[in-house]
Amino acid sequence: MMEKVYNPHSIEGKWYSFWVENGYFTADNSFSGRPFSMVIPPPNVTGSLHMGHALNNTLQDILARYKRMAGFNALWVPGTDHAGIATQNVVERELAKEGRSREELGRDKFIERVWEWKEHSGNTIIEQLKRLGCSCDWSRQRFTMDAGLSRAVREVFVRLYNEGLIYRDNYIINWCPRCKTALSDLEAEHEETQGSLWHIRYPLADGSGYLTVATTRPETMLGDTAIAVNPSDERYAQYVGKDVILPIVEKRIPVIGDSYVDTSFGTGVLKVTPAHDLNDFEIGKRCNLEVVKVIDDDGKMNENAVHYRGMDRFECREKIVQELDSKGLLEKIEPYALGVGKCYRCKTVVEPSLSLQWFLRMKPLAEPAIEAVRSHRVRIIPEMWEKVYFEWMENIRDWCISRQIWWGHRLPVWYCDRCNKTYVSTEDLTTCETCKGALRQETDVLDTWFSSGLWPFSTLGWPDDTKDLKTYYPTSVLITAFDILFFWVARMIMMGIRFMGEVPFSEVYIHALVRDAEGKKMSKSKGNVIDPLIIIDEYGTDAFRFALAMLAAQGRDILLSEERIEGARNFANKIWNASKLSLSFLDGETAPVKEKSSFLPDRWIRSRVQKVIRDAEESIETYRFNEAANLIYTFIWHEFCDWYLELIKPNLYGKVTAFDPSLTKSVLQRTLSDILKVLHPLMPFITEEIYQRLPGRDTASIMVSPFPERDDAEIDEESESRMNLVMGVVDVVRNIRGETGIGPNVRVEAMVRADGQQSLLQEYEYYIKELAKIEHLTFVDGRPPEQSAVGVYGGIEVFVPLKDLIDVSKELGRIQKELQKIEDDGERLARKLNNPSFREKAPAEVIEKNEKTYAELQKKREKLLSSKGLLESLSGN
RNA sequence: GGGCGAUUAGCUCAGAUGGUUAGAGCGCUGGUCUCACAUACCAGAGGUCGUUGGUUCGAAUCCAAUAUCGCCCA
Repeated sequence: MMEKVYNPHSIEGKWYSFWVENGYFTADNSFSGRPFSMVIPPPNVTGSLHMGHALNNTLQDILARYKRMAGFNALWVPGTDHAGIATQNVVERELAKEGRSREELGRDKFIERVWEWKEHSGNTIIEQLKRLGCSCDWSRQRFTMDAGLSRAVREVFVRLYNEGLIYRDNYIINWCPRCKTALSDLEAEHEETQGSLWHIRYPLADGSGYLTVATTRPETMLGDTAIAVNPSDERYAQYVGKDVILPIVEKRIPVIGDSYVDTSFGTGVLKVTPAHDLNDFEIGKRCNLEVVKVIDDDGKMNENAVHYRGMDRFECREKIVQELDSKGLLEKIEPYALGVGKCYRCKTVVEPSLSLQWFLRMKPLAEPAIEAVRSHRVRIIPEMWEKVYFEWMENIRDWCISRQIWWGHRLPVWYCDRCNKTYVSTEDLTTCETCKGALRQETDVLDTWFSSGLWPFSTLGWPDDTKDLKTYYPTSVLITAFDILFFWVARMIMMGIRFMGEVPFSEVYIHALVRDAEGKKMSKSKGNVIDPLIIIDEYGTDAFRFALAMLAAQGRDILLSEERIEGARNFANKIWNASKLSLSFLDGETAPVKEKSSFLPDRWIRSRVQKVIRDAEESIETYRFNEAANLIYTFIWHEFCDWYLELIKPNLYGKVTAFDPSLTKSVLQRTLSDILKVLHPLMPFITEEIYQRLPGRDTASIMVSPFPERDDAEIDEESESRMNLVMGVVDVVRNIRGETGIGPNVRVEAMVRADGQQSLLQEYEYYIKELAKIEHLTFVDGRPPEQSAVGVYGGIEVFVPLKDLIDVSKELGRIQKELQKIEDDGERLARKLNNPSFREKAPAEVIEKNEKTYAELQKKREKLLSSKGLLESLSGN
């Protein structure tokens, strides 16, 4: 016996274990079905499931389950990312609680500690994905620091190095003084900040005055090695070649001309600090300027900062401004908004700093990757993101891949201190070939995203030539959010093409971000985070997934609120109860009947379900998950439940015997089965639970059952339109009842002038009477009954005599209102139809359609008018 | 500064390739505990699609300008 209310908690765990135990998630690389493969965007091992993950993985699971049912050889590879900086930070915080530091522990011990931590807490998110119902192939779960994936990393590094694409150089990089590592350009997030523009006077060395520079970062002036003006700037041309005295440091630096200088910015005079600004560095290179670093790796001023040595960079800024002011060198301070780069892991303001780092040359990798997208070998959906991709790829800069942290893939680089030779190798090296000296491995590790870039093939076994690679690479689709389009997607495309000779996936579906009900990004600091697991606990996984799917419109952020999830929970309950009723009707009957039912609702529901299945398939295949969800929702609730189940009750309760109930039961069985299957990718648990109770099911689990096949023979337009007529008549009566305030328990009289449809309505008279709560339904031919409310559907007039009940003026108002609308619409249509150019240029079918609509409107209008006249004469108006 | 996106009922959003009498959910109003479901049923009110021009026989849907909001890159 099924409970009255669907209770998700009693079944979810059970079915998930059932699926896993039966190996339904495990892909078989020798299975003959057409491959469908996907790799999960690996969540950080440090992570726990947030709304972004929930959405991302729900969509992937919908697709995976759908493809599996559609007969594909489906593989969904799961795994986690070692997340270098983030993980290191977490473990360092743990150590700090014990009053220790990683330096104290030493590198090896520290890494050991991280592994311990990973074994212990790193599975949290995986377990959470299981709660979400994800049908990942857990037998193929990977971790970016696995031996196999690490080997792939080394292989790639060595090849790129040997091809001259990886190099080591001094360059301006983003330095995070808190994480004490270099960051890539992407890892520095620019945030608009209110700052100041300080105008500082640099006295001319010859004592003839001064030049004023404007800067947002006065503390870096200690490292100035020139000031620059635009050579075309007439205001300053005369000063080029002269020297100024750098205040505070009191040293002579030249005034140079460089066309980079923007004459309209500040004073048009630029201070040049090659060690702490990228553009200044470039100017410095062009003009052979000295490079003076003044900020050290801790963000403190160094020995070049004269008496500010050891001071924090921001404190130094204030002190320098004070000193300049006291010396009369501070001309003015303007408020100024500027973009400040912050570390994407710890939000510390990054310091652009000259540093010896490893870089990957991107241009040669980017070009084929641009081409791949341009030629649509990789299709980015929605297409809008292609532009974003091109924009970034076409202006790509070399990638700083070395990090000064400990947790990650250590660069496979060895140095010989004796003869200064550098070795790059996939195998560990110990002694120098040339001088036999001891080798020392590079201490830097690679950017985490370096290994993630290899994910689509490293997870499948590369560099070995595996069966999985042969079967599943290139993968079919990648589903992700746009925030890692550059970090991850672009790099996978580049790496995939470079090392596999083929794009890593043929489609990328970019979904939206999940925000709170007010449209704000969810964040811990804002306190507006909705924890997916709490939602799952409260509403059940299926309701949660379905709500996400319903909201997942392309190209639009998702505003998630509990009301939406509540709606989805109600839907789950609706399905539960509809199934409960259906199953009670089926009562263990299994034999599907081939014979076609003559019962109109049977034909109608089969036709409708066929269309819904097709539409749902198309929607899922084109990543319009919200469309699929809405389609199924409307069908189940408002067609299957509201109409079909109500209509078959008389037959199955034995109130009507004109139709063979066994045929109806067969239709019900098949339709319920189809509904469960089409819904299964979205709501896996409830559909399995009900499927298991369904007599005549064809497989041991719904997840391995075939997706309902299309059967064009069941598409039945005629039955659909006949059914529309029946429903239309019921609607008209219900409308009159509702509008005139007749309670649901009062049966009314009704008369129908059926306009040639009488036999159909007579055939289904019993059902119409039931659904519209009609006591007697009579068919009239000639004059309409007096004192009636009237309604029109198609060519059919329905009269409900109301006698004393009727409030004539109210009824007149109702008719008048409907007439008004019909007349407005009719007028608009008439204008269109009377327009000669419309008749001339519009396609015939459009004209025909409009004419038909117009005729219908006119017919309805006439009928309403005559009723109106009748009522008016009655009321004596 | 460059680029992109959004603007449709009270709220949150759907509305491929222009041809619908513009839809849904929630909320709201009125009526019902009707033998699957009150996490329900029935009925109803409520938008002319940010603004202004344009293209077209025809525009929420295409173009341009404009306003507001948001995002990305510098």
